[in-house]
Amino acid sequence: MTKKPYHHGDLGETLLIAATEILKEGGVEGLSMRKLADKVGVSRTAPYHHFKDKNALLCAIAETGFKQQWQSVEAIIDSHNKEAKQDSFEKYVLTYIEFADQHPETYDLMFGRDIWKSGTPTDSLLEISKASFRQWLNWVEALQAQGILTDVSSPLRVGQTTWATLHGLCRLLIDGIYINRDDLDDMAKQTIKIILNKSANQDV
Amino acid sequence: MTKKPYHHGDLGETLLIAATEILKEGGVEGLSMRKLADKVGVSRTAPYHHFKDKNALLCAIAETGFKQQWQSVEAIIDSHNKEAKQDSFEKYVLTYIEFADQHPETYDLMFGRDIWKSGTPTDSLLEISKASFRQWLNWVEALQAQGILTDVSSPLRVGQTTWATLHGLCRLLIDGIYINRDDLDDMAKQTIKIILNKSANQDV
DNA sequence: AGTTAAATTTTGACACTGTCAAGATTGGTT
DNA sequence: AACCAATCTTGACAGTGTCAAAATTTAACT
Repeated sequence: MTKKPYHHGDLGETLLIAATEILKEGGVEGLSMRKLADKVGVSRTAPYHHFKDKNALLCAIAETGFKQQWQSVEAIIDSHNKEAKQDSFEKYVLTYIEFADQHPETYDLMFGRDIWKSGTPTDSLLEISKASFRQWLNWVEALQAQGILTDVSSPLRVGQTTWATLHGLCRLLIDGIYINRDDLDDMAKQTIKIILNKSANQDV
Repeated sequence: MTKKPYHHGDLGETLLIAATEILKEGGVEGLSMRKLADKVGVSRTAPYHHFKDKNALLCAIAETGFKQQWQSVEAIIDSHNKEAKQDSFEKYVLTYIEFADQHPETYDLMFGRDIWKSGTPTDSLLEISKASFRQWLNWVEALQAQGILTDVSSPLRVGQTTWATLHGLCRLLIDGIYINRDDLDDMAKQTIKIILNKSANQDV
């Protein structure tokens, strides 16, 4: 089943796994092509036949994050299919935050500067990130139709702002500024309130 | 007036200026200690007598950002002293976004990973960033007292969430993902609405 | 089967990075 | 004039990303 095509046997995949491991331990600044090669047990330049660049490697890791996120959304949408849309929305927000919390390095690659400004996103990364956002917008549109999200603006605009809110919270959490982990739960709830535009002045 | 203390004459300040210049042109990844030294016309290690580290240099730049931001807030609070608090709040949001838009690299240093996770913030940076946040919280508290911001939660909590929202928008803008610059104005307004918790379902 | 072409890996090399240690120079102070 | 501390330079070391050329292994084709 698992083909061992050439010398090593599915390098590339091995590299990806090892890279995420290093990433989790030492952060992005702890990940170097050479150390990665060492860890896997190949020469310094071997990885370059599977990833054009260090940038390409990082893009590949970011891709896995998007795939994971995509599946989360699908799963939630499917499970709560016709009913309790609002609950499913809340669940998604919590899932989203949880992902960022548990895979901060990956999240940082997905939306951070390293790839989107400093580097150049791979074509496939660009594609999946766009698809991911479109998926979000579609859902937003559905939620608007159900009166759960405001429909005073276009789905695009509402999608952008709500997502920005969510993203902002995650970034604070990840970058570790102004927020303690203790505050997280509370802030998540608050954020949901804001997004759902329930007037926080009166109870629900 | 301008003291020329030793050999070069106010290196340190010169370095800061040159560094921000490089930063503006080539981003953080384009700023190296050696290039900086070259640009100023000193030896590679000369900067190390004014900044312990590259990290210390970046912290110093971030500090200038906080100072600037601090002054913005003070100016706005002072000018609209007793009246039109809501207008002043809106103005601040716009000013905040404008700063992030015009000094993205500095903004990134102020709140980004480079310093807060990868590096270690200087004592003085830590101090001014805390003070800056406290200033924000104080204002939030005042706005709560005036009914402009919700007071259902503590100033801390409301300050955190509103700021997260604002920060999220800026990050999207800076990192260049999911947002075109054209959408900026519109999104800023939308963000203000959200923060002020005016139900977007009905006009103001 | 044996030959050829392609895929994969390695070694060597280059330019660049941050930063330390040791020496050289300068300025202000006594 | 002499000293000391601040400032700057030169030399060096360990890393980094990545290219070019050579070596090796596998797949494909006759």
